[in-house]
Amino acid sequence: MRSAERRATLADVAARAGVSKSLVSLVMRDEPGAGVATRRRILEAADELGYHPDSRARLLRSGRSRLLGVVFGIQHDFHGDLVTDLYTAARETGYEVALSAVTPGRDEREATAGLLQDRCEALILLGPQEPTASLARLATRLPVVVLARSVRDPAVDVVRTADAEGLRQAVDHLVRLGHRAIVHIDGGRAPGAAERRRGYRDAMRSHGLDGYARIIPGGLTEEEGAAAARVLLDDVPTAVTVFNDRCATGVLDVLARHGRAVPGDVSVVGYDDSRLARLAHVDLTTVAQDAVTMTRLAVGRAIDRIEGAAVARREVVVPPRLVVRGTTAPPLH
Amino acid sequence: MRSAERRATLADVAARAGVSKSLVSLVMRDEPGAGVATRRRILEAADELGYHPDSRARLLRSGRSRLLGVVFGIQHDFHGDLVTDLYTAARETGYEVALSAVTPGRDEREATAGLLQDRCEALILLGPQEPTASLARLATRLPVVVLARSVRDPAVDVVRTADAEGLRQAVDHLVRLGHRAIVHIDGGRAPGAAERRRGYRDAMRSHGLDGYARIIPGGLTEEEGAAAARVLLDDVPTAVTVFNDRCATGVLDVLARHGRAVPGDVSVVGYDDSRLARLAHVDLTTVAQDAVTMTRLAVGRAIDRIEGAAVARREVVVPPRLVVRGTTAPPLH
DNA sequence: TTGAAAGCGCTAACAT
DNA sequence: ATGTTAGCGCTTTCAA
Repeated sequence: MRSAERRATLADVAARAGVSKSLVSLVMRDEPGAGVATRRRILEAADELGYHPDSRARLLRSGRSRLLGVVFGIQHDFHGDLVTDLYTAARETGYEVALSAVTPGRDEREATAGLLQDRCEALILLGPQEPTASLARLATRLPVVVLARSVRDPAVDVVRTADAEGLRQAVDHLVRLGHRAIVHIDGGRAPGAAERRRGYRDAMRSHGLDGYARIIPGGLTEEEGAAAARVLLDDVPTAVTVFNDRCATGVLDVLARHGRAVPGDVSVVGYDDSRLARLAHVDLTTVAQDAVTMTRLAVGRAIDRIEGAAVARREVVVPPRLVVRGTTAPPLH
Repeated sequence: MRSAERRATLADVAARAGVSKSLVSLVMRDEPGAGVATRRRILEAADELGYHPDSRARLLRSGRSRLLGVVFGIQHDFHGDLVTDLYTAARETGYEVALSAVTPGRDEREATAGLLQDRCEALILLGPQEPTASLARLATRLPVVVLARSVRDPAVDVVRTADAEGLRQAVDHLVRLGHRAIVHIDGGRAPGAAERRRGYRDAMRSHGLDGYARIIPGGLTEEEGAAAARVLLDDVPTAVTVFNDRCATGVLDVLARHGRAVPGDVSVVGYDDSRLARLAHVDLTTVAQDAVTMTRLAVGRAIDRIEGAAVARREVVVPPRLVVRGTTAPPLH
């Protein structure tokens, strides 16, 4: 039942209203420069024909797409949270979000290429794994804002959480509860992992707990969290800080299966405050990244670059905030 | 440090390679009709200039977008799996996937509207919640393929799993192991829930276990699974079939926390065979939806409709397959 | 206030 | 195998 007729074009409207295309163009864009009567006649004609401007042609001619390309990992819950907030942040800006997913069968290069082809005017990359050099090269072509990862290159903008500070807050919280044997399950080479490790080490040292500091190789998946937890079972600490919530989920699961009560026997702190952590039955104490602020900053920064506004700092660091929930408690002695 | 130079166009590549625009156009689209050497030279020139075709101009000229719009829920792991396979399925077809996410702040209507504005030629909707009437109306404007939900309307194509059959397989498996007290935690009003309930009831009946049949209200989130599991704790069956893997995860979690061993005390079967189920530490027995086949069919169907090919059946039902993993075992007596 | 004409970057039909 | 030409639907000079 699809209507077979061609869509109306600007020329059709012009013909029907008995004016030139330019006039119609003006009126459709609400620009001044057309007589009141003419304007009315044109709007009428457009309405009668059910005319809607073709945005592609419009963009082609004006040389702009008003598109913000977003590359995200479809497997990452926290990226889902960020995407959610990016849509919101872009809503009133006059720019639109174009999504491109990284999947097990589609790497970042491919995801990025698609967006480039759509002539996005800037790219927002969520925790990209590509080497700095690639990102820098990309940034020679269009503004690039990296979210939730640190990149030391003058060409790319960065909006990230003060990750070291986040781990410090986690450790402080645990120490305040009375913990000393606090382990960190890290994120390996994942974005942010190095800084979180550093934050953990510094915090332990500043509490005079160097002797207890212990880092277990983890990762960013449940899988890797579970494996790390199994290592832990031989020599259980009273508290664990984990690279992210997803990984912490794996840790919690293994602990539960081996009869270790959380937080009774072991306290656990995650990172991200992703959807996972907020689930009532998980109720994970975690370091919240301020997704709303970060995405707003990222969108704002991207647009500033597009429009050539002066930008003060390449890197914006957003403070994290510890969210205390049910997986932390004083150690039993 | 962004190079101030204009973005490379097809004409630039042509100039650099010393050939005409048409030749470049051919080569970029991988069409036959260019010599091997020329082709190489053109590709080189394109690479050196960092050339990417402008999809808007392409669309404008050819009157087509070759875009397949995909609407998915960013919170649903299984949708993530489907999106992954959709990219793969579309890879060699000459069509591209355009993603639009449903988030807590962005409903299906909005997600769909974005895709329409992008002039997608067909829509693939993953488990849409919109009423049939809305979907039917949409289908008057362009081909619509609904994935993983049943829709009884002659205007929309459907590719889905034989959900009743899936639950039958789950129950059969459990009965074969010796279970009788088998409970179903359902999906409420979620897509597929009604049919899975029916499959469960029929299977129980066919085994003469009507007396044991019991359905607990669940849902499609971990949250709802956890709540349902808590209800179960008062009167624990020996086995549970759950609406989907995500919900089953909540069930497993609550059982573990209350000291119920899986599969020792209770066997659990999920649905979807999503990433969650395959995690080594979860190792969930589940009913696999054949995502690869379903996505291939959905893409094929969408393209058939676009290109006006004859389509035999509106609805394609793909058989499910029980994947036995570690959460099911004979009951202890 | 209005219109004519020249493209934006590309593809397609038609040469050669 | 390669080049020429004419637009797609719109915006944007520039003239009238």
